Amino acid sequence: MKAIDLLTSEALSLGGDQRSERIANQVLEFIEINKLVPGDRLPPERDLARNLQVSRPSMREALRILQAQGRVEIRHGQGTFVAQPQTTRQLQAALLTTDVGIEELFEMRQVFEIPAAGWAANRRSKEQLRLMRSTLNQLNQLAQQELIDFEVLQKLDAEFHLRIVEAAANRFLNQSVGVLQAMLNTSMETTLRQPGRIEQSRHDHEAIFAAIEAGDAQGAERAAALHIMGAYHASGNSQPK
Amino acid sequence: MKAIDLLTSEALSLGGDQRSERIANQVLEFIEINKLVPGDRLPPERDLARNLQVSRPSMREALRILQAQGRVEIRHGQGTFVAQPQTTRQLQAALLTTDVGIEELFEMRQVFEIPAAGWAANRRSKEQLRLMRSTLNQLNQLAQQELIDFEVLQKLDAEFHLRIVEAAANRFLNQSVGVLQAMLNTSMETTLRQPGRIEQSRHDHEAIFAAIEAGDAQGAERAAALHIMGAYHASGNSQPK
DNA sequence: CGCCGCTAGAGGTCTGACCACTGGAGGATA
DNA sequence: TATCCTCCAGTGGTCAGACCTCTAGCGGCG
Repeated sequence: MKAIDLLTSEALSLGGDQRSERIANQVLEFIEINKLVPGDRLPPERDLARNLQVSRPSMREALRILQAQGRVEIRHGQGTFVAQPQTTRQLQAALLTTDVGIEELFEMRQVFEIPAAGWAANRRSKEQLRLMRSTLNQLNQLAQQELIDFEVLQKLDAEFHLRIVEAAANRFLNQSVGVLQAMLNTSMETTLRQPGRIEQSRHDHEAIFAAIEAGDAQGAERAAALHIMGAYHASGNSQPK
Repeated sequence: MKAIDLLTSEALSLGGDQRSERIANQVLEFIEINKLVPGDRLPPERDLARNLQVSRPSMREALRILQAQGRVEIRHGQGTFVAQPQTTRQLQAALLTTDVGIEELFEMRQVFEIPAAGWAANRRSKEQLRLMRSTLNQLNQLAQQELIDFEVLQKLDAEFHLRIVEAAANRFLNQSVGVLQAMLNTSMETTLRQPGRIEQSRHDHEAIFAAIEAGDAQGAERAAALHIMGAYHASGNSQPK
């Protein structure tokens, strides 16, 4: 969990030391406060700049940042508009500029998590087993509810896998998986929304846990491999390369 | 003057429809052409603007875009610098607070490089094979000399393994191995000083290359596994956990 | 020898002006 | 009356030049 916290705090980085970033955040606040929805037009640059008591060039730099982040859309001669939230298209574009594709990320899950499951089977402590069991129980409980909070579900799912990696007792692995999960977490949620995927996932998790609990390294690796391949298929892709 | 510039820029209309985006791409080209690597400093804003024949505000908007994309880092009073790729930055930030043991690093070499060898066997291009062969030849030549420059030797050794990872065509893997090698490079040199280790390493490398060249994924993985285990022993440790 | 202030050079910001694009208002025309 | 065209107000796009602020390194001074 630590790795992810590091990432988010760095990614969000609110009170930037740079004027233009601060302005960008203030513009986002403006959008929040005035309840602007995607498609709405923002006030003209000149007005925004005057209201926030900055010059127009500074405001323009801030808007460029927001544009680069996909938060606003700037149309010459028309105005600045609140952009659509991350649609699938933009998500893929983001992954492109983040310079890694979805198949590559799943390949890396295989690379990381299969050995991690094996090591965890050999090295896990009683306390770590208890934590895994606890996360699994929460996961099961959540899955039985009528209205499922997919955000929480995905967070717990990630937590379970991180607990396995922690039990593998390799800090480089631990940190790497943290970064990987942060990059994957957007696609994970959509994956879990697939009908039947939650039940399948639950079954996979139990199998992995059972093998780790029994100290069966080979079994844990096999179960982890099956789980990742299933998730990859469910995310709308065919066989990994 | 101005009219001509307008015409040409409109006629060519290379990058995006927005000036600042076009400038941003030109700055990226500049980085490419001058072979600037992460950490290098870009020319001052004023010079960049003059060279690309745009005003400083426009250049600054372009730099803000690149900053928002994480391609450059701007430091007040110092200059603008080429940034580390996102993945590398995140990994390094995550690892900075952790100190990782040598066994853990070798475990990670197994995790990374065994699958990498397998994928490389399936995906390698002719050009990539040629580069690997070239690196191997340099390595062999160096090994025959009387007085061996171990620093160069280690650099070439690392280069060979990086070429394999490149051929595996997974950018996350690529970044991860880059970070891993940076952490390993101190221990690598001492390893290669072990009597007979150079010859053994040479033999291993040839085996790995032969398998990749033949497209034999299983053979490549087996050879890579043997090589890493041998290096681990030579570095003064017993069996990996 | 070490501390401290000065300075060059880098990014940060501002002002005010003008250019370029878009869409619609309003007149000219069929 | 209906349609087309022209013009224009409003918006983003760009520019030039000036001045501020921060950082690092070079000296001078104690």
